Amino acid sequence: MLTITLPDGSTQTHEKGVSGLEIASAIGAGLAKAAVAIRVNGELWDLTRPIEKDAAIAIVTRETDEGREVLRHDAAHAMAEAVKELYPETQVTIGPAIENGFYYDFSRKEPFTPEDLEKIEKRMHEIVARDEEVVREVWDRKEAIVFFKNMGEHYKAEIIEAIPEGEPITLYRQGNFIDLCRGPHLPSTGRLGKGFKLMKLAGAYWRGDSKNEMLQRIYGTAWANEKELKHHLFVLEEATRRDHRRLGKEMDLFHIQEEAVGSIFWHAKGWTLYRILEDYIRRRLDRAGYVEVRTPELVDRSLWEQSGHWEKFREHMFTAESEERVLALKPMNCPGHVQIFRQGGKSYRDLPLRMAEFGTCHRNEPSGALHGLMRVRAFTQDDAHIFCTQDQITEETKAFCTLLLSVYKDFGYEDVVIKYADRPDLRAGDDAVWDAAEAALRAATEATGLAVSPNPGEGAFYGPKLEFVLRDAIGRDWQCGTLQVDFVLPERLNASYIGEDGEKHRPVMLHRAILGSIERFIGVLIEHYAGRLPLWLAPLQVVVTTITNDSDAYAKEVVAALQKAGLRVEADLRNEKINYKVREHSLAKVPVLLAVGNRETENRTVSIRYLGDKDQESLALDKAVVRLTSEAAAPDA
RNA sequence: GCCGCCGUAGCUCAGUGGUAGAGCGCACCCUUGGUAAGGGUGAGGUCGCGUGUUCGAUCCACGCCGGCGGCACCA
Repeated sequence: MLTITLPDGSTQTHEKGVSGLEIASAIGAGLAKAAVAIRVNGELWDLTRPIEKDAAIAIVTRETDEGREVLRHDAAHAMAEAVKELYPETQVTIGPAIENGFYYDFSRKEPFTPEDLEKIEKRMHEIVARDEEVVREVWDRKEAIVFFKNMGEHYKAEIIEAIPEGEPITLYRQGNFIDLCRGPHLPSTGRLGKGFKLMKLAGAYWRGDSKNEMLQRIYGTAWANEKELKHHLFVLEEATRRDHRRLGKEMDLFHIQEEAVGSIFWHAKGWTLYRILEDYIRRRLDRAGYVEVRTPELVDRSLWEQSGHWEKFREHMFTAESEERVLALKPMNCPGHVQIFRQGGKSYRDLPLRMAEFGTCHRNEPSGALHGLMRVRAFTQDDAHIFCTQDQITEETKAFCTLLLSVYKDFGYEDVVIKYADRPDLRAGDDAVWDAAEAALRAATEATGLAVSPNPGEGAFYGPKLEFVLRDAIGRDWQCGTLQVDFVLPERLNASYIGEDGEKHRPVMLHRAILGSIERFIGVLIEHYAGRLPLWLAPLQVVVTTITNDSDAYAKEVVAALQKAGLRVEADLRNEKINYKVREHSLAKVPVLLAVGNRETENRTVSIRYLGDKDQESLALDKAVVRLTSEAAAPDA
């Protein structure tokens, strides 16, 4: 007999060899039905696997994160089974559970078509209906390799060969389909249910290496039940609805065209938003003790050679030639800032020197990476470099984190994750320098008291960095801010200051940005707010519209009064019904609509309606001006 | 860059081996209407670019350019 300890600490006695499913049934039929796997002494097992020793267990049910992961993995297997039934010549490779679903990579000469996906999904539902038993088998590794090779499944054989000696080789069999898999899996395919859907088709390299064969990846989403699936599909629709490329067009903010791929044509409204952001950050930096500079965009190759960019960043740089010289468009502002630092002698009394620039950088991103405002080839950073002593790193890091979090809060982001990225493989500077830089950043980070998670190997080529990731309104993460400790560039570009001791010293450079790229940050903001920007950010804040043409003169007066108060306002005097105009301006996401008709004209009032509200309010014109001016103030004002 | 899909009016999209349509938008006319679409008339297209097949190509084939999704890359 075995003693089974449940998560609440209570114990049960069972026969030796009892299965998770049996234990769940003993507790209750509902639990047995919802069960998808069992945790045995911390390990995730199949429900059908016999338990031979006393154990602490927990039944994993489908409506939990772990349960969904098991379901997703089963969905991947069901898909592979369906594909093998429909297209037997296909080789299967790997098919893991991922966030929100699963994928499976297949090797097949013929490309799959969207119609194939429908067929495969239909077959998956049939496999669920068949309720095939899923059986776990432990195989000898050599036999398994031979077995898969004989089946023509060369990728599977390769995977087994890569499994470390000593680890058990487990295969799972369902119907006529057998797959190498760590498990666990459901007891039978019927438990998968109907909460899955195939989503899209994409290419993916074998083992993620672009030198290898391109496989065909089929993505699916899978959930505990149909209701969850529906909710997920709704969130996806929401993301589409918020897409900054669509909203950018609808709101007349910007466009991109093929003659300038990767660069933005900012329309008047978009540029207004851009300037609001830039002005805001400029104010924040001024107050935080930064100076602002401007450095050249086109710079001779020799400087990039000296900085190390020519060696480490060459493939991302655009070049031009003139009078036998090779020039490059700057991909970063840092070398330029060092040139300014080097002008005139610097003393320790000048440090920390915080040098900011809204510098336009060009990077030749691969065509496939371009994406609206989010990934472009020409962008402007809210960039700055803090030249300081090693002793000042901690204090500057703390001040920067405080500033950054305060800025994010002003934009409505409260949920910020910080990551610590250390030395990458491709880097400048020797290990001793990296040791020092990493230690300095780590100590400074600890001093801030903020929670930081590691991001190994993702540092910049010249130094380790902090990455600041904000979470938007529908739960997506965006990395915007960064702080990088650099001991390399000051050395390479020969920056120095005279210390208290009268000797020359190397300053440290802290590269830092809060918004990151202004273009990208605008994209993130648009999607976060679904286009309904807060009043202080809205390019057009107020539209004054007339009920009939009788009120045109008064409407113009209202516009003038608001403009005088510094509001961004337009008149809509068109001969259209008020319903029509309300609808149009609502769709255009104008935050405030002021309607004026005969009543308002006579009483010198306005009828005020906020975007999203159904009601309106009548207000004296002078009061409306005061109120809107105060509501439109930037949060740092 | 790689794989898949796509490219038709300003926008969203339908369609055909015999040079093309809808809705919205736009212009003009009627309507002056109190909070999410009032009515009429009209203008508007080198069907992404190139080559080929064909009597004839927007449609079929190939190449290129661009877009979308993913992979790889990445601030």
